[in-house]
Amino acid sequence: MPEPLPLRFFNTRTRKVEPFAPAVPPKVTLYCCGPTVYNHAHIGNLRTYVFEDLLQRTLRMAGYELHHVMNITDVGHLESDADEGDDKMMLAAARERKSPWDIARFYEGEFFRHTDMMKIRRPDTVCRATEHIGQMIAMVERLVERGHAYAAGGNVYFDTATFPAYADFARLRMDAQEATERVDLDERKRNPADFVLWFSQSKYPNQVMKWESPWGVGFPGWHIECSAMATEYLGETIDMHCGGIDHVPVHHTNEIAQSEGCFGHRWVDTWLHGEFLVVDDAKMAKSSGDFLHLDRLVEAGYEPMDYRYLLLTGHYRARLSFSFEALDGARQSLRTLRNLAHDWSYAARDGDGVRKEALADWQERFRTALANDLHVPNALAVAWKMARDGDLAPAEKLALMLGFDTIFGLDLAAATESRSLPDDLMALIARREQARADRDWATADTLRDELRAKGVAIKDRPGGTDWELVG
RNA sequence: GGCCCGGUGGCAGAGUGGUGAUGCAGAGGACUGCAAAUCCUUUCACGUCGGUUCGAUUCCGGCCCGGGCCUCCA
Repeated sequence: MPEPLPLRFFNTRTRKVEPFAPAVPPKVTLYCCGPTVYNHAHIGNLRTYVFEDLLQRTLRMAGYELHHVMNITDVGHLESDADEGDDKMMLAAARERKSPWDIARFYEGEFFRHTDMMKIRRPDTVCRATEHIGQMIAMVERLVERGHAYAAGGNVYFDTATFPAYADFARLRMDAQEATERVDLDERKRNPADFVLWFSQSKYPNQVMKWESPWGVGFPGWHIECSAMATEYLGETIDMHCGGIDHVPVHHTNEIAQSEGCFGHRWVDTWLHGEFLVVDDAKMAKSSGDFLHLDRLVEAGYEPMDYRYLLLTGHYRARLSFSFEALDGARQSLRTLRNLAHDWSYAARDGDGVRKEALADWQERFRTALANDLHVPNALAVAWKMARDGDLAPAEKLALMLGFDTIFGLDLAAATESRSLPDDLMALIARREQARADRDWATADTLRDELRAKGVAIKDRPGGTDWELVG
């Protein structure tokens, strides 16, 4: 087994780009924070999952044996009757007379429908919070035993005063935060930063998702699920943990506190966080109720791959501006890439060989870009330069591009596949080909018009006649 | 209020103390029976005011503008 390719990543924990060194190579344990399934994933959410998909593909390409785990948050702020809440989706749920369980299952399905459309590989393990309540309770018990948690008024809280490193990860200034605390003061907390591990005194009186616990019937806090499930599937030390940039100050800070408080040692080696997709210079706001999700792009005539291409053009640690103008540009770029792949596959039919040494240099440039903190935009630039390199044969370009596409995930192979039409239409195409061979242009053009009327656009490619269905 | 990040050509987006990102769009050309596709060439940039420097888009400072976090959030 060859040594895995050396990779470097920006580690949020150290705020530095550093060599990636899993504890037990070539194995890598990766935990990614998954969706809270009470609404559709918007396209900003999808950006994060595409980032994690690119990471996952890169790790495998580099030769690592990956165990990729993602949670489904199907418990938390789901209440049966949201009359007094301001969550529009909960109102919608009430209107549709669905239980929180139904809502969660429905949107979980929607989530995977969208990620499948985006060609995001499903994690090796997907775990639901509601199916790991026991592990969460066990972890909370362990935290209580170790003195990191206390019960008060029916709830259990993490005692941040017992974890001096609490502010380190997010580089928080606790004094400044206390001074401007705007949250409803919970008198049961010893410190404002303390957070709930287990609720039995919910602020939602109509909570229908609840379980027995040593502290009363209730439900888990909002952070414990990730710690408990990551431990369940990956053990008490994890190589890599990812999520959206917004998770740094609260969710991941709390995960670290409870996990390291529980285990007494470092929990995660490398943390990667994806930046936001922004629209009009502002982040996508789920609460606005009018956010964009993938179906809306499809309804507007775009393919999911158009959006995936757009995401490839930006580095994961930089904000990316979404606009339909930018999406149009991505769509054009992707079309060209597909046309190129298509033409190469035609030209390569004659069977010209592939010089492995000619490929090696481009593969090296491509891998170097990815190894540098997952620099997909540069990898994409390498792909374009390769595409326009005059020294490569079509078969070589095709081999390289399809290899690159194992990372990009644009499904370019589909552009090289031969397809079929109903026999009568194929016969028309054949007749036109004969007419062209006979230099009978009038007949050829008539047949083309006829095909066009039937929704088939003819394109005479360098390697032969191609067609595509049009509206 | 506190903390933090960013401002690159029409758009998206890399990068660097002194030559080229890349893609889309625009312009011109080539090829093509026509159409499509592809190829080639090419215009356009570094928020602003100072400083450091032989030289700054790149380093430093002020300012302006935009954004994020401090509360669930990808």
